[in-house]
Amino acid sequence: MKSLFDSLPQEQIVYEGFKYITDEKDIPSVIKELEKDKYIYLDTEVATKDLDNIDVFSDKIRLIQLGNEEKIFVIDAFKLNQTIVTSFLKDIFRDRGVIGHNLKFDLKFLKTNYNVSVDTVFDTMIASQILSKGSETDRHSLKAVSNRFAGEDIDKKLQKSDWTSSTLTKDQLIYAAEDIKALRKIFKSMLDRLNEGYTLQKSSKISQIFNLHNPVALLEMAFLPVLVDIELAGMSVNIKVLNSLLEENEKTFQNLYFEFKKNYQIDPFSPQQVANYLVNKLNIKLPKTEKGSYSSQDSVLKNYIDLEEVRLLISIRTVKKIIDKLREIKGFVKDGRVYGEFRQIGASTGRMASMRPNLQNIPASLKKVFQTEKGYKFIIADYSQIELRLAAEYTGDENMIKAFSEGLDLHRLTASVITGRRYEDVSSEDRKLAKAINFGLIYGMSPKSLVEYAKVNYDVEISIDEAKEFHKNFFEYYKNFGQWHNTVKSYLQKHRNIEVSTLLGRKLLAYRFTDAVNYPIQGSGSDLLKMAVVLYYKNKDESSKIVNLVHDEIVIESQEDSIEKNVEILKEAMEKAGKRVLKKVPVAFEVNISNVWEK
DNA sequence: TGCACCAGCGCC
DNA sequence: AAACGGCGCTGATGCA
Repeated sequence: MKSLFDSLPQEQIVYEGFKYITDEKDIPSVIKELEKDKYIYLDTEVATKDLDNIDVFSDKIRLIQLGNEEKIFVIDAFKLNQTIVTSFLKDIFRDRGVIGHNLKFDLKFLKTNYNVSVDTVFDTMIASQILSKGSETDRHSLKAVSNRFAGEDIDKKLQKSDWTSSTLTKDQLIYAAEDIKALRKIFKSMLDRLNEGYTLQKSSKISQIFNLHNPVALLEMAFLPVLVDIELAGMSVNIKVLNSLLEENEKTFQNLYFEFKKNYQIDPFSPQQVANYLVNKLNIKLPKTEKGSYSSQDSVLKNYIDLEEVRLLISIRTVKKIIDKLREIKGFVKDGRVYGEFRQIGASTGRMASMRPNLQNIPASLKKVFQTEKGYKFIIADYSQIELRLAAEYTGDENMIKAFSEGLDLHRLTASVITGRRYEDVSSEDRKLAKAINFGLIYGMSPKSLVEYAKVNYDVEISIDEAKEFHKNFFEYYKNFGQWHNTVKSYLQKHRNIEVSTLLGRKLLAYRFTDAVNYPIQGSGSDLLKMAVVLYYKNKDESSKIVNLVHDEIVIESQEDSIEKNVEILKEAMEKAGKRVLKKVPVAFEVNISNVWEK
């Protein structure tokens, strides 16, 4: 049966609740309506044939849904003059906030399609993640968030419908408008919950426009547009270096693999086969994993390095890892750059996650693949010993704070504390061990694990009794750490979880002791880095782009002739962020300039 | 054939 | 009682 809708030309349709805009002459009335408020609800639909392979540089926005508390406009970009849409968007977003769900997606397309930037946002997905306190079970899709915060179910069946066809269906247009309605309800319910316990903060543009006062939310919302630019900037790759490394390693792999297969009839990449071979053929005792299977990881195999097959095995794996990583990078190169993606809150602690390709786990040996083009240089900055500084601040441990304040080498100090030697007499071996201890013990590592950890990661062999002794000495000297651990332990004996908080106030729920002592430190680190990046972004000019972030490291690509200026802006930002997060401990960082991503 | 899960390993 | 945590990518494995 033909409905009234289907018999009318779409241009004439005005629905209850929204207006479908297909004619430039309607734009002024849209502007007039939207100008009434400080913020606009936004969503977009992108015309793509393959949503799994959506391309921000070539795919086009089909619909732009805009709304305030009263009206909703569904703007059909395919039916309007692009120049007019561009100036319309620039106009309407100037001095106005935008509310949306997963806005990184929409903002990237607005930037590539119309060169429009938005700097004041409230993202309901990010807000949901903050309010979930790191829950791993909470989902953060618009549908899930709408259910949780507005108590309303929304139908996403048309999300993957055909947004390329010249005539969209009535259902598609309704679907597009419904998202805006959902956003209105979600936003209101979130705002109250985010502001709980917070009074008016410094009056930033974001806090004024959205009436938002939660410092973590303010930070994340300020960070979002920065992340948009980071993803669109990409990272410059020297494809020649990449290819020659790949070729070289593939050759090595062929030889090693041939050699191995010739002599041993097992798959070197099957942990099971490798373990069975070692256990049954060579009578080697292997430790077991949690699930009960034998472990064949390199750190275990290294004990049998005198065996030819073990030596070969380790080499094969090492080379294969390098090849995998090179292929991963190469698979994403477009015109000499990789445009990696990030999850803004990728870990429950607030850390980001990087993917396609993962730019946060590039082996040190492959960083040289990333090189700037002529006329540009990388500014590579990283905070020094940041987690230890954050831990000192967090626990308020006087000995550790004093050490940092006096500019002592903390690893050396710990070495002297645990071995009983004088600070001046600490050997480099002692210091290496102390490094393992500092990183392990503050996060609740047991003496038993410390033995293994020191061996695997720092190449230091200690006995279990020594580990126990060091453990004892450590917690006797850094008293607050012991107290902190004990408090958390006894709390968790009475309750099934504990709410912990980062130095900026990011709330996280921990169910295990080790999580409870890890999360606030790791989370504070992510607060700090994001804050430094936001401050840099605020003061930088067009001559530099932030191109990568790796938890405590910032990589910037700068025009050569403004390097010095940008280094200064960056240093100020890192210092300022450091002072905001760390009140009792000084912050320290290194800054290097290079045409290669190396330290 | 595809999916879920795990082990292993790179980075912080 | 004992416990360091976080991530993504690859390939083997087992099951449908």
